[in-house]
Amino acid sequence: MATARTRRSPRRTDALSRERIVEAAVELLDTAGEGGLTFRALTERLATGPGAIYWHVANKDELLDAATDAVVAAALAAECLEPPKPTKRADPTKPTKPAESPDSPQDKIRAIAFGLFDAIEDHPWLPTQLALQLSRSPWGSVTPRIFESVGRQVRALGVPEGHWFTAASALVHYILGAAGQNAANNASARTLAPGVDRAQFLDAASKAWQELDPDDYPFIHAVAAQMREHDDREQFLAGIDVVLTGITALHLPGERGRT
Amino acid sequence: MATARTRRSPRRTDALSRERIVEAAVELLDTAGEGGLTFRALTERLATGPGAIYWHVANKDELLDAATDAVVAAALAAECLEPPKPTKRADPTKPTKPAESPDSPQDKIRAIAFGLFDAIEDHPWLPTQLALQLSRSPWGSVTPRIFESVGRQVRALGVPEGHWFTAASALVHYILGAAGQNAANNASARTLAPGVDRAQFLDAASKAWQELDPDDYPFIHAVAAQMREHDDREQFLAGIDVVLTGITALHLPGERGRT
DNA sequence: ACCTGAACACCGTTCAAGT
DNA sequence: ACCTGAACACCGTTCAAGT
Repeated sequence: MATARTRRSPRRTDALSRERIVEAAVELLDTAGEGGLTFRALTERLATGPGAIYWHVANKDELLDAATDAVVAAALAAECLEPPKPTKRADPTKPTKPAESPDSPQDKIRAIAFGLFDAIEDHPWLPTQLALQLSRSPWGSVTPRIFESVGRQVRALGVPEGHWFTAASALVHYILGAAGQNAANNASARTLAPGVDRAQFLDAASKAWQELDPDDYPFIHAVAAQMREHDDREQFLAGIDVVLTGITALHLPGERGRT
Repeated sequence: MATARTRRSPRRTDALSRERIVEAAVELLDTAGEGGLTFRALTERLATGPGAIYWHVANKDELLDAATDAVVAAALAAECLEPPKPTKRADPTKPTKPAESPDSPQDKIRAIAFGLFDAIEDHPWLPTQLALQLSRSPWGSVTPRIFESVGRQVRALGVPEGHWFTAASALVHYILGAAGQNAANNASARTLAPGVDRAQFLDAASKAWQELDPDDYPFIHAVAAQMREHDDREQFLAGIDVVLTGITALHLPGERGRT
């Protein structure tokens, strides 16, 4: 239409670049959701035509891959510097295993996991795009990145080489699966009722579970209450500990595998 | 164009129905891939107009959800009847823990997992659609189904009620994550070179890993050989055992928790 | 109640043309 | 080398009209 639109960006002075395009794509995904990333929206935001974008990027899939990769790389880089954030409400009734040094491989794995967890919280489109990229090129840029970060700690844990692949896979798969589920919850809570907070959403979801036929879904029925009360990060951490314990029990020679 | 196309289906005699539409959608996804499911392709296959489909189905998302749900439900139903298939090549060097009854909860969990594993192998689009459905409605039809199947066995395992949610979540997340990764591999092997078999694909992928900079990716570099030799199902099973062991060690009161 | 099919708005992508 | 923007093919969805 011919409406004189307030020009969002003043005429572009700096040159276009792949980096700037990817950056704009991430912003669009964050603010407008997965459906909001459009070449038309992108051209408007960058004040160009579609052809300019295609000069720097082969197609939309490549752009999405680049956006995913950028966000994951940033998350993994950040978590290497910061110490792992403690769970919001410290629970003194559950003492963690005491015999771990502050920067044990276990702690670093938790840090990596929470790094991804947080990134997914900031960018709810991440899990879906990860799945899509996986189906396009399974050993593309992102998988190796995550695998490498986790794998190093598996190694540091003392797992013998023959079990590296198994142990790292188990961890990566759990982390991505759990973080994805969580992102879905958050996104859904936002979408269904923008004003509503997480607690109310979990309440509603729990109620929905309780309304399932108890004959067909006895377990879900029984566990609905737990799912209402659960704290995301606590739950996420508990799952990581399950996998870590399994790895330790199955793959570590003695009680303490560090050389 | 006006080419007189050989009409695939003779004039439809039976009435349209939601079931028939979902069935056709699954077939299209299987044969033509995720991009192949189109309302136009669907109308041609069903010999109708788009309006007819919209009478039975609200929109494409709902159709995809229904297709996903149908396939998952079938997989979970099938695995409840059949005994778990043994790994193709039995490995007598690795004795499984002997003290498990033939239909132990552990075995049933493995059966469920392999049921989903096989379903994903037949329908490579499943993981992506599961992720998409998750992001649309996290507690939609599919998640409760899988959660229920796995959860019952967690219960049978003797896990105390307070840990049900954690234990079931860990299993479900691992299963979906690992099966998804695998589906991606298969799909990619098919796409990149239709005539090539899995071994050759893994070979190529492994080589790609070995070509990554060893300074940036020391772990990946070291583990590339393992990934070439790995057997999917064996690997998948090993991961499940890691999670099961972790659950047993962390959440089971004694050594054997069954009452 | 169930189906038809033309029409609409929108999308990814291309390409001849400019600088 | 880098960018412009009109044009193309295709898609999900709608809706007045039929039976």
